[in-house]
Formats: sequence, C-alpha cells, structure tokens
Amino acid sequence: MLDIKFVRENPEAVKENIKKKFQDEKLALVDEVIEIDRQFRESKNKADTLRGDRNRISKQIGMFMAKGQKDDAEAAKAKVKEINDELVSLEAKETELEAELKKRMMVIPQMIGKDVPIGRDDSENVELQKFGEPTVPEFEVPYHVDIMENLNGIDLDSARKTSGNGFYYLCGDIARLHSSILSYARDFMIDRGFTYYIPPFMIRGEVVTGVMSFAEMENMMYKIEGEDLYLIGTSEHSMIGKFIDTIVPEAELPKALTSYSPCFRKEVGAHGIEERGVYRIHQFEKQEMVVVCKPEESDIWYDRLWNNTVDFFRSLDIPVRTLECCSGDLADLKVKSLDVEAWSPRQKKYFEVGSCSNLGDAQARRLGIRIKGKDGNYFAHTLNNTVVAPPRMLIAFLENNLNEDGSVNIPEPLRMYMGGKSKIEK
RNA sequence: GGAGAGAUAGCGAAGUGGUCAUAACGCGGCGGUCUUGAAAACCGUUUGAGGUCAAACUCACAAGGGUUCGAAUCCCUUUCUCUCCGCCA
Repeated sequence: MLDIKFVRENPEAVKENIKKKFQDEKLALVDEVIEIDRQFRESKNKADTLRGDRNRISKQIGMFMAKGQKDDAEAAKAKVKEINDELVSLEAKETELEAELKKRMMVIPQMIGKDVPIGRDDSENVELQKFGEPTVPEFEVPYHVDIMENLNGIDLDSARKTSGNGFYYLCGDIARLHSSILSYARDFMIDRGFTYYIPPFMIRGEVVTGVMSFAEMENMMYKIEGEDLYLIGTSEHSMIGKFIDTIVPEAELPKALTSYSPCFRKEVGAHGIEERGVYRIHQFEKQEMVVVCKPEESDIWYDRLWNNTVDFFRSLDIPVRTLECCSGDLADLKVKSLDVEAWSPRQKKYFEVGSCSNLGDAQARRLGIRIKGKDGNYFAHTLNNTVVAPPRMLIAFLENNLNEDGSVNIPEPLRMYMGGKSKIEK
C-alpha cells in the first residue's frame, strides 16, 4: 500500500511502476485514486466544519440551560438538528469515498526496488548466485518418499486414512531428523543474534485480514469452526500481527526475530496438493525470520536475511542458488524478493525451499507499524525470510546426502541433535 | 464454563450527561536555571490520526453499535485484564 500523498505528488512514477509490473489494466486506478481522494478531502472538510459547528452550538445549549434561557436552548437544539440532518448524507458520502479509495489503493502495487529485474513472470526471474557444486551421483537417486520409506521414516497410507491427502506421519530417525533440523535452525539463528519466538498458532479474523488479501485468505487459511480463529499459514502472520498498530521506540530497533511454528495451508488454487510426497502439503513446520527496522536499514537486512538461509543450507552440504523475482512475478506488497532454491540430484534442477522479502513500508503502512523518532513518528520497514521449512526441506537433504546403499549421511552440525549419529541406516 | 470487578496518555490515577479532555494530580521522559560536575530544588515541555503554506478545525477514553441537541459518563454486543469457583496438561 502506497502513501496517498506520494501518489498525489508522483502519479507518473506510480504509473511507470505499474507498467514495469505488466499490470497495465491498473493504470486507470491512479487517476481515479487522485480524483476520489480530492473529493474525499473536500467532503471531509465540509463535514468537519459542520461537526465543529455542532460541537460549538451543543456547548452553548448547556450554557443556556444552566442560565434558564429555555427558548435560546430550544432554538439552538433546532439548529443542531438541522446540522445533523445535513451531516447524515455527507457522512455517508465520506464513508463511501473512503472505501472506494482504499479499495483502489490496496491493489496499486508497491514501488519496486531500483535493482529489480524487469520481466513478465517467473520464467524471467534472474539467478543471482550459486553456492556449492550441484552434483549428480553415479547411482540413480530415488523419489524422496522412497528414500524415506526405505528407512521406515514415513507413513503416508495411514495419514491418508486419518487426515486425508496432504498429510504425513514421519517416524523413527526421519522424524528425529525433522526435529533436529528445526532445533539446529533455531540455534543457528539465535547464534546470529535473532530473538527466538514461539508464537500463537491461531489468530483472529481481524489479524488475518490485516496481514493478507481476501483471495489469499480463501486459498490458504483454515478456520476453526464456531470461533473467530484461523490456523496460521506461517508464523509471519502472528509475528507481524503482534506489531499491528504499535509505535516502536527507535532505540528498540532493529527487531530481528526468529520464530518456529507449524504452518497450515489449504493450498487451494494453481498447484494444489501433490499426490505423492511431502513437497506441497497441508501441514508443515517452519523456522522463520522476521525483521522490523528503520527504512535506511532494510536493504542491508535483506541481504543478511537471505544469506542466513544460504549459509544454513551450505552447512548441511546442500547446494543452493538464489533467484531474484522479476518485476512481474513480485507480489504487489513487496519492494523485492528472492527465492532460495536447493539442488535436487534426482530432478537435476533446483527447487524452492525459501523465500526472502523486503516489504519496504508497505506492510507497515497497512498495519500501522510505526517508529517513534526524535522528529516524529514514521513507518517502519518489514522483512521476512524462511530459515528452513521441513518436511519439504527433507527432500533436498535426503537427496543430497544419500549413499548408494540407501543410507543417509548426517552432516556434522546435526549430529548432536541426532544422538551423535553420523548416518541413518535401515 | 460460572460469579463479581475493571479497561482513560510511557506508567499510576481523577473525571459518573454539558460550563478545564489534551485530559486534573503523581511518577517517569525531554529541555533549561542553579552547580566544577552530579543530586536536590525550581521553571518549562511531553498522545496519536487526518487536515492546512501555516493556522483554524475534525476524529480517537479497549473495539463496534445505539440513546441524546450533546456521551469517557446511559444502553447493547465483542475483546482483554484481575479476584473467586469449576475443569484441565
């Protein structure tokens, strides 16, 4: 969400930005917004003046009553009644204009970062860097479910029976590995100065509508029956929600937080649930990073955030690359974002394991996250990034650490969480 | 889940239908006087959103509705906090 003042003063820049994102159908919104805003302010100004009159006269009524000037009081009452009648239609117009304005402002995209590559869709995303050597072993790498089943680590049949498609039982060493990765990720981030959080796993409707669009909500969120509560789709929802309508003192920034939560997603829409495997599922767990900082620091934090993920995967011997989202693939609220992708020796390609976003002040403006500065308050910048999200991450882990005999190597950093094991075997 | 009490600025707290709600009073914060420096004392200052060149002005007393010429104050709904009881890991 942009600042209406910015749109008013820079309509051409806003239009240029829309073109860069190949959303030409939204170009007309800019002029509409400026016109509606003009009408809204005019209408509000008029109403404010009337409300001022009403306040003044109402006060006089009290004075008249106290002095026993009944006739004067009655005359004033009549006048206020008149003002109120006039205000009814004016206030209705005010509300309507405001709603129309907001509706349009919500879909005008955030100004993208200067260095964001221009492109239509995800096929034009740009590879930034590669880390590690993407290798394909001599032997054939099985499908990840087969690797897990071979190690008695997954039971999808039972999960389908109890919960349906898109759920899983992990068991034995694979389940332990799953927990180990999260514990390691937690400690990895704590070591880098992040504050560890376990947030609520359910949030209220008003928080949901604050942190996502209606379409996202429909496609992602599970609602608890009979309650105004939703299962979170990511801990970002509760972590950012915690800052809604707050003013953070400058001295308390930056807030560098790392949160753990299970994540629940309906996955309605384009992809849906995968028939086999744990790539796209209704329930997974995630270690996340969330940063609230001063505007001038968000670029630095952005680089720091995605580098954390890269370092994390590298420490587990998984080759990764970073892919910068081009303008057309960038969500409307984001200044820039990139995907961290892990190497799959089976598919001989990279696949997404994390996503790092700089929201600029867009999210903060929408949610009222402000900083108390010396010379007044201003909107914060917010960022978020995945540290790691198993069980999807297990796919990359197992494929890259697999031996020909079906056993899986445990990289050094995980061993302490695996009871000292250096290998998972059948 | 039941019964009761409550929610006002950074914190504590007064205000119970108008005539001191930006909000008394106290604490804290900031600036200053005094001091070699500090403490103390004293003086000043200290909510946010919108609006304006700047003002004026408007809005916000947990949130949302209602009654009224006028609501922090009365009524309804919701949320949260505290005390007691019940239940539970």
